[in-house]
Amino acid sequence: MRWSKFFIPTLREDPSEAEIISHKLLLRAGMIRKLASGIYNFLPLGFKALKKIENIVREEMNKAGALEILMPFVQPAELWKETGRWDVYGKELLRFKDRKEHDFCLGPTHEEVVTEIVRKDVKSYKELPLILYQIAVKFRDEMRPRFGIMRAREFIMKDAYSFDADWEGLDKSYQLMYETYERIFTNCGLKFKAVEAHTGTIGGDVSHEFMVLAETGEDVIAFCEKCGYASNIELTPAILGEKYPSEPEKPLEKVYTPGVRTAQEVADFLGFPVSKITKTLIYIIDETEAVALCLRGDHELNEVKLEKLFSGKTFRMATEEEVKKIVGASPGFIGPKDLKIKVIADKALEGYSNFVIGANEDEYHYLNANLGSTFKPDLIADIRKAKEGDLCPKCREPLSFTRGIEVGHIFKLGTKYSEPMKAMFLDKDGKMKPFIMGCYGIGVSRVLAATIEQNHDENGIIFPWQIAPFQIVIVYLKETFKEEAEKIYKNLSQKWDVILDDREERPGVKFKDMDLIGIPLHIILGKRFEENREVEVKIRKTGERKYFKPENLENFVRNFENEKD
RNA sequence: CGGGGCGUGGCGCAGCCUGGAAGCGCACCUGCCUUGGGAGCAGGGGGUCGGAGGUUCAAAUCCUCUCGCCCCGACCA
Repeated sequence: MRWSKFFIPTLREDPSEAEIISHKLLLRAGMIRKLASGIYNFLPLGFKALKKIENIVREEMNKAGALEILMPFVQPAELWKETGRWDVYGKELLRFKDRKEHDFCLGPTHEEVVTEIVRKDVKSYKELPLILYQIAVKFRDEMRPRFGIMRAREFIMKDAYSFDADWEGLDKSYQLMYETYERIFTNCGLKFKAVEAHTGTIGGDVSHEFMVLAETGEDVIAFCEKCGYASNIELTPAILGEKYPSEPEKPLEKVYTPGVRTAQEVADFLGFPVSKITKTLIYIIDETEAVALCLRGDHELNEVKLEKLFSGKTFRMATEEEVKKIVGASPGFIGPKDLKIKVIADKALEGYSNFVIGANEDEYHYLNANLGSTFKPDLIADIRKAKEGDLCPKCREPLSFTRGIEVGHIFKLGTKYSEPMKAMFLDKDGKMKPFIMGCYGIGVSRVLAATIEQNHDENGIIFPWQIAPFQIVIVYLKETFKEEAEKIYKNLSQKWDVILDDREERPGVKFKDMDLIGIPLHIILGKRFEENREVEVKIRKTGERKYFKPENLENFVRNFENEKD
């Protein structure tokens, strides 16, 4: 490709709409443009990168024996009503009516449709296992789209669905997909981690997320360097690493604490470490029952754990007015002593002595509260987020933490969709059975954003070789070098994605642009070429410069490609 | 949905408080010049100031409504 014939509208300045680095760079590199909130155009360069990712995904899925299909973007409401998701999916599902007033939606995911395909035409265990997948546009009407294509409303996703005759089959399909995902993200040149995850609205009980490691990731991952355990912090069991010293219980003492509300404020006011303070949160369950949740001041509540605890019931934090009505004191002065509602204490309070609690009276706290003698919780449970210092649930070594961007998520669904949709096959034993399903997603457009989030510097994007829209750029600094540049271009283009910068621009502009759009190898015909016919090769990632005779270039690139990791 | 902010040429912004001829930088076009890190000079084109209504002799500026976008929160592959 010749740069002059391509379309790369680069921007010199950061667009004001962008906050995170990948969003800024995607815009500045002329890869995407916004059409509406959470809805983007992919320009040629962005589209090319997207296709590279798609092709890696496609290749590995095909190798795993999955079959590519294409399902409709628009889906009839009837299918969603069969599984009940028409009512539970919420506003993320964009619904509309056609001219005949029939209900439809834009597909945010395709479990219903794919199950419909299979129930119509797969009749026998002999046709199983079957894995179908597509790479297609999805629409989720996010309440707050953000970060460009990282969390867009319309996005590209690879979604795959497995159908097995039994649970052992599902385990195999799941494992196959797990390994396929590892290969896909490795082939994309990404640093990532697979972690145990929360299943959310898709359902099922086992799931793993694939996280691209990046400082700016929205998710926190807890992992163990010793045994390899890794999970999304939403799920990580919190196992306290510190041992509480056994100290004699001191007498309960009421203290005046005017105007101090947060655990930190109370700690500062009383001169205790914040871990000695406990906070009590009031939650409303199913809009009928109130419970008090009691945690150490330096610990954070984990609502995903509450979901499990309250098994499917809805819950929310009580409003300030509700708290006053239920407890008789304002938030900030609530404690577990003498409450008429159920009290759930976090596990970390076990064995802890002489801590501070709210007095359930404005402007007062108690010192030296103790589990048992001061109050008896109705339940002690793990309801907090794991944090630095906690131990690995598998091997009890200290956990490490890092941030990640979720780019893939795999689930064991079981019969969650096949049962309500009556998707059955005839098994060996002559009985009709529902398919045992799994589903496997990759956010293809998000992978592009995550890649940039993980691979950039102050000058722009640094694309991994495998998904770089162009792998090599050739630039000549004098018109007289053009002929040789063309020759090199023709030669290297046969094997790699090469762009020849033939624009009538000053060198500075060209250098800035090629750094910005992240091409891994820069081939420069300049001073050295004038002097002794050597071309300069700059490696974008390291800034390293090497010099070759043109005839040795191909060899160098081949070696570079093989060593790139 | 709650809170905050912003809509002025393609991009980034000033002007608004205190009403009085729509500006700046970059980009774009022409010419000269320059050519290893987003050059310089000269000339030029391009804007219903998000939209509607109102106040006023006069509105980008003040008032009301409305639309869009961004950030924080709740939520989520």
